[in-house]
Amino acid sequence: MPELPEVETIKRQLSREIIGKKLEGDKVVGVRRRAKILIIDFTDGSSLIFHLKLTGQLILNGEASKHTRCIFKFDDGSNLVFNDMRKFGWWKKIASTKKLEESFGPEALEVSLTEFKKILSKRPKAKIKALLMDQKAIAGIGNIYSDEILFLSKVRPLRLIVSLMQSEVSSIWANIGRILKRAVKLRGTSERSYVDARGKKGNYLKELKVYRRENKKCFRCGTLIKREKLGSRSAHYCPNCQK
DNA sequence: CAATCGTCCTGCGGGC
DNA sequence: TGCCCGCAGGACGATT
Repeated sequence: MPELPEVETIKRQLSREIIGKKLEGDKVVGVRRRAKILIIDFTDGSSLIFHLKLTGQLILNGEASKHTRCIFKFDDGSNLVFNDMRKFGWWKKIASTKKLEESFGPEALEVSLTEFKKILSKRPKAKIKALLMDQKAIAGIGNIYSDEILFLSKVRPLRLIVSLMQSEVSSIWANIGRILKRAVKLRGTSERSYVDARGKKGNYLKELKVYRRENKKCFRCGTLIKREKLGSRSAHYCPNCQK
């Protein structure tokens, strides 16, 4: 599922390739990411925005398949193929991204420890994993990376924020940066259908410690990884390492 | 304020 | 072998 590292990877690849090209008469002046949204900016101030949701793909000069929803053609003959097997993803042209940008909390890779503590203090009764995945609180983290961040921080996903010690909060904050940066470096996690803008899989899958590892041995202590429901989602954790 | 449920969708794995 | 069932989940709106 494309989260911050996956969308960031696509953003970086696209910005190298499509800036200066024209799409339906408008010249591309920039490619950005906000939360899990990919933004293509045009000369006239408008933007084309995408949410890949669970199975969306954006592939440069990709080949059309039965999952192809749209093909965007540039003036130089190159194109951008939007595939989405599950059809949850979407795209739209908007005149301004102002409202969109304001609808999200601070970027996960830009939030300071002080800011992070302030965000947590406003939601004492929320579960920590739910907050990490709440785009209005912190933007960019989804199910996979929230599990991984909490494993590294030795904190159970269902812990209430009010119960967290300051040392745990600091650890979670540090690991948000650590894990997301490492995942960007490895071009994301291809757990399901994710591929980058060149159609290649990301390499973070082999670094996953808990996500989708239910009943497998914890790499740290050997205890079997557990899975618990958090709303409609799964939270994976080591019942021994994580308190 | 927090949690839950329904909604969108379809490939895939489990069970028989 | 093949078929059916239900799970997986990001985000949003309505409800409790």
